[in-house]
Amino acid sequence: MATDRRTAILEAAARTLTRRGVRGLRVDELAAEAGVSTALVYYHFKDRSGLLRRTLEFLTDRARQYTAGQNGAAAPADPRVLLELALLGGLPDTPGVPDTPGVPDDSTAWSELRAGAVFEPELRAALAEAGAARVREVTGLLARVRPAAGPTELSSSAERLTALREGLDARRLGGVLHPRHARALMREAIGVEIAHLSRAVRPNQPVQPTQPTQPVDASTPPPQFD
Amino acid sequence: MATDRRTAILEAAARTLTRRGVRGLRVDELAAEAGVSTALVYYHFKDRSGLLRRTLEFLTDRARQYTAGQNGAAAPADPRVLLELALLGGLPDTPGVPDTPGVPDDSTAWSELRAGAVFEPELRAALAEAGAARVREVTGLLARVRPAAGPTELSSSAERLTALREGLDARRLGGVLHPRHARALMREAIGVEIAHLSRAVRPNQPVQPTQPTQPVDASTPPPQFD
DNA sequence: GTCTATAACGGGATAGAC
DNA sequence: GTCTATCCCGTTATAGAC
Repeated sequence: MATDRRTAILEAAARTLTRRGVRGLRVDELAAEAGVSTALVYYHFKDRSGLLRRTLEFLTDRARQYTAGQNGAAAPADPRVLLELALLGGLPDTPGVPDTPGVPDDSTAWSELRAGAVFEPELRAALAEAGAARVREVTGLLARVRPAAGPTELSSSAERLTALREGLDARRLGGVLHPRHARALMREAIGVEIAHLSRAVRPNQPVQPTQPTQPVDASTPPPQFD
Repeated sequence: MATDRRTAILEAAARTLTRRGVRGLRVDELAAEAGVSTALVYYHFKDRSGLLRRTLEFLTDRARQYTAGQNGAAAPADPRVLLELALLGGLPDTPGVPDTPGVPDDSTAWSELRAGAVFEPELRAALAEAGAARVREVTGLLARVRPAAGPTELSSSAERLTALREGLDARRLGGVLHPRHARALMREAIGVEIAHLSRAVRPNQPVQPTQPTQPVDASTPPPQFD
């Protein structure tokens, strides 16, 4: 599978990241998993955080690869189906086990990297790019489902859907939310956002204003939500 | 402020957690911050993960306290405003600085604890309870805004909104999303969900089906989204 | 490029006095 | 209950041979 050792290390890093998280990632454990010495890891990646950064890029490439393969062969499918596949894909019933054989489940690794980026600024750039790519992908699919919607509304919806997906992932991986329920909530959210985009171009139904009218930064003390 | 040392340690732990994260939390650093010795920390909290668990409970109490104070004095406000305060509160323009003086910003700490729970199962129970409490709070407020909506729809909307808030927090804290934009997206999401709840009880507007019709577990290979 | 061996150190945890 | 002092283990990272 891995042509050279460098790639083998990155694959092992991705697996170990899923299994132990950023915090639990031990260089010697991943080296053993890759079948190499720890020294070789440092030779190729300078230090631990360099390895982490490269692993993130490796996962980005892998994600792109599967997404591309998806849009290729069985191409002209219903955009709504593609959208659901894009947002529900990798939401397995049992964490660690991919919902489709052959496609690795990297959601744990991504979740960890996102959390790790809060205190490791050198991860941010790569993470931001990966996040932006996903938003672009979802925006594009939404545009195919609702061509009449404006670009701002489309990208806002895409941002909400991807952020929701990430929030659901965190809850699910933390054992707080059942995977099936996460899936159901995500699927509903897609419907809700699509309905919203429909209304956005047909203003003849004055249901509820999307933008709230009253300011929020009132002088009343806000609750400590988080 | 802190009547006894134990509380002082917990307050220091919360602050240090915000500043360094779960991974970066050093027992001696927090002890110094609390003005006590490391030994005393171990005396009161057995070990590091015990301290983490108690800190989570401490933060839960603190959140409840502020939420309660909110619903108290200036009570009978517009439920929509209360809802926005509940979901937008603690979304400051600059992380670490509370959007309201006197109310500590614990969003970083919560985000860290959620991520930490993935690989520290002993945190899960307390975390799940805190999450459920927030969902209940939001469900209650939504019910006041849309009394005609069914309980299932209300709690699903609440779950989506809280999970979205958490996802936005993660992105914002990772430096990937501008705080103002996070706020705007969250505010819009509230409008979108309320509109959805309105439609749920007025089926005379056949806009778009909330529940998608086609199954997702097709045999086509899904993309590797995450 | 890859290994073995080891240096160097950070930080969790405890012993024992007060 | 609280402190000082210290142990000691796990982990990162490097030196140097092949």
